[in-house]
Amino acid sequence: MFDRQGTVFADVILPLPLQGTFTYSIPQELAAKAAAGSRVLVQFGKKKYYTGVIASVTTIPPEKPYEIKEVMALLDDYPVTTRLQLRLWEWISEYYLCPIGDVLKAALPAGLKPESQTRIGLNPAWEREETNLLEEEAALITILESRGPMTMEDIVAATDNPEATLIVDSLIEQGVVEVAEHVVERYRPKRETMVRLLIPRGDHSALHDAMESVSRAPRQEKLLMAWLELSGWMRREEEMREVSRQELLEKSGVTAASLKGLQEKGFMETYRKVINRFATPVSSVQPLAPLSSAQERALKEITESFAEKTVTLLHGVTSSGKTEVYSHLISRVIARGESVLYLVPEISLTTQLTDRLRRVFGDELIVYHSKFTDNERVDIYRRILSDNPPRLILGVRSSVFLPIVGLGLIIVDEEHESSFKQYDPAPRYNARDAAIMLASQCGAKVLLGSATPSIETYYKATHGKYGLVTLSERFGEACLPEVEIIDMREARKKKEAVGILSNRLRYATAETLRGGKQAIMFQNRRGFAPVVICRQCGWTPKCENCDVALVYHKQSATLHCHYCGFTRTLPNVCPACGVNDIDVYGYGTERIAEIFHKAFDGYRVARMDLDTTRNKDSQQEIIEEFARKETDILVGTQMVTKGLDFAGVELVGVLSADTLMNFPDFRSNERAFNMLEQVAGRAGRRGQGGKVMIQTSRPDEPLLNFVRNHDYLGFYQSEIADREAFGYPPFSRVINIYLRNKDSRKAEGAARLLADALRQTFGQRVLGPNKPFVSRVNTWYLQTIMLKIEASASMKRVKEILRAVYESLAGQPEFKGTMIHYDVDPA
DNA sequence: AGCACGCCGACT
DNA sequence: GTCGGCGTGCTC
Repeated sequence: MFDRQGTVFADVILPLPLQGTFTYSIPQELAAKAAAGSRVLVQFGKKKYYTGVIASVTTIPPEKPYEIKEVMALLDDYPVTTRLQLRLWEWISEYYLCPIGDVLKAALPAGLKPESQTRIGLNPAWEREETNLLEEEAALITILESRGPMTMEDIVAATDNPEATLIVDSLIEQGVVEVAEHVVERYRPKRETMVRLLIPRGDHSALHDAMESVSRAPRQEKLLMAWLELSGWMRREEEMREVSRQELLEKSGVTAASLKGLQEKGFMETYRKVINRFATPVSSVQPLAPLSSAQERALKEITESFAEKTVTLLHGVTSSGKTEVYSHLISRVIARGESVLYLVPEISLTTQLTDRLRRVFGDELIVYHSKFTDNERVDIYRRILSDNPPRLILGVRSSVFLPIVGLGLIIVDEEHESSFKQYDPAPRYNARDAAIMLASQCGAKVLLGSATPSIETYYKATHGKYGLVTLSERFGEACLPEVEIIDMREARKKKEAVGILSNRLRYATAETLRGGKQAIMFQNRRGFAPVVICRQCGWTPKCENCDVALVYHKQSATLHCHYCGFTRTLPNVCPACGVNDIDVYGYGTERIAEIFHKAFDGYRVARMDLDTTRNKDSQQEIIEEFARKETDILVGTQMVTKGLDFAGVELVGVLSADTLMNFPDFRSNERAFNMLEQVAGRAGRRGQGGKVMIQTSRPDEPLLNFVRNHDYLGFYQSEIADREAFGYPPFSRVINIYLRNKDSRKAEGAARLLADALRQTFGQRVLGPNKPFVSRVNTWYLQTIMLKIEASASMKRVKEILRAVYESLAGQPEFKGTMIHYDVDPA
């Protein structure tokens, strides 16, 4: 053991699902620079290298007498994450019961987390003549000679031999090849080819000669002129600017061949330059739009509320112009020199919103979402860390992890949205609640915005924990759409429906289209038909990996599992009885789109769901086409319910509200109400006369009555009474415990064991174990246990007990092979 | 998460 | 008798 006296140690967080940090020693020459929040390259285990983040630096040697490895490299001169962020990571790890390494994985863009890779390369000491090689071995050597060290996957691909491992093993044995770890840097800055003139500025005679010599090559001349123009070479009083090859060719309108010519004549040369991905020209910034008196009042109330409370809820009905209020608030915070984090659900991050904010905040705005490439995310991250960071960060869930300095305000728009809660993979955190924690740790304020606040939030806002500001007036001429509930049982009885489409909805659609207006149809299920069945024997296709029936997708003529992605073709004859009588039932968006397409000949129908928005820009394209009125009817899943703001939409149809109201958990009502209210809000956003039609076979559900009257408060009161009666949030906190095992009986056994052990301490607060709705996913059998803890109890204590109980069971044979995870405050 | 170390079946 | 299957436990 080496002398630990006087050495500096770093507790390092590694991007692995492991509890706690790992202590490394810091070499003397790095000790001065090493700081919490900086990245280090460390070896972990026998071979792998990882990028970790220093959680803390200390001179106190660790107590445990394990061997301490040295940090191999310090990757940052300045920390990439702030102290505030590290505290948030720790909070998330504790509160959501997950390893801090998982938090690190979510917090840093992949480009900042290089990992080592095992590569196989030729051993330089090996001499070819002496060995007697097999044909395949010689072939692999040839490949390695030409391509250099390769990963095992690359070798398998290059040799087209899944058994290539065996060849490699044999070559290692013979000393022909060797195995080494390479650290791969994932981040690549963006580069561009630039063009410069090889004549010093001001040397007009040299320029004259050059012009002379291209006078017979008009294209080269054009190019030269364009370069002079773009660079400002001639305008002495101006600073010269660099010219990219692309803009030069565009400006001059000639091809690269002419540039080649000038290069060959020695007048020009090209070079590569790292460029900023955000070199968007400064758009002309417009002043803020004036507020209505109602908005003005809300703004004033929010400011007053912030004087007392960290968190304030802005309860604003759809179309009340919450975004305008946010903008005014943001501009005040920026004027104070502080930053704003503006969180939105993924789906509402449309250009509609970004354009609006860009017009007002120009370059102060930066956007962060999951469709950016990894390199782009690193650039955004670095820009936020820079000396001159943008002050308004508009982003999705994971933006709470951005290293923002001087945070003054966090806005969480659509705070009720369940997509703020991450479910898979860990960390299973709620970005809204993490944002509140973050703000309270740094003295920033939080504004939660929603037309249909979550029950928990509204409860806190009406019981003094949060401030509450209400904006009940729709902005401009907008008025709330009229909602009609269509009783499908009766419609079918009276033959006033064909399949899923009632005559009422059909006529209303026809009328809307005749009036040159648009319609949105909502169906919360993708694919063509969710039920596939053999009419002879009742056979139904099931997923191989999950306990669910497969959904028929017509366009691809395949059956899909919506849980694991498994697909198979639709068989012509039933695999069970051999008869050709397979039929499909039920309605997904694909089928709804087809029905409307057939029913409204000559009108254009578009579909927006997960299947049609897989590519990077396809969602944007569908939205823009609809905005330009190139489509008349938009059929979609939840995606159509959020944040779309179209003047032309007169009618919104909900094909079936039944499936929304069927979920067997305590949030079912809340989810259904939110979704219906949101989708209804798409109708008549501007101008008057929006109409919403909800088809259902349960027209008497009280929930639908609240939707019909746009009665959030009524809904809240009925729901909060239920929650209190059954002890659900906000009167308790829920922790779901998930167990999984590849063997169904082992999963059940372990779950029973754990539930019983927990009941020793928690008694009636333990519910289950139960099989979840889908009891097998991706070949894992699932069991759940629900823990319902009084709101007043110490969560810290609860979590300590959970850990202790698990520790005491983990070693037992009944628990072998069972994986466990927690979902705290499930969405 | 990797990866190495360690105990039981189908092969030289 | 060995090669190798993946079960189990450790990684600063």
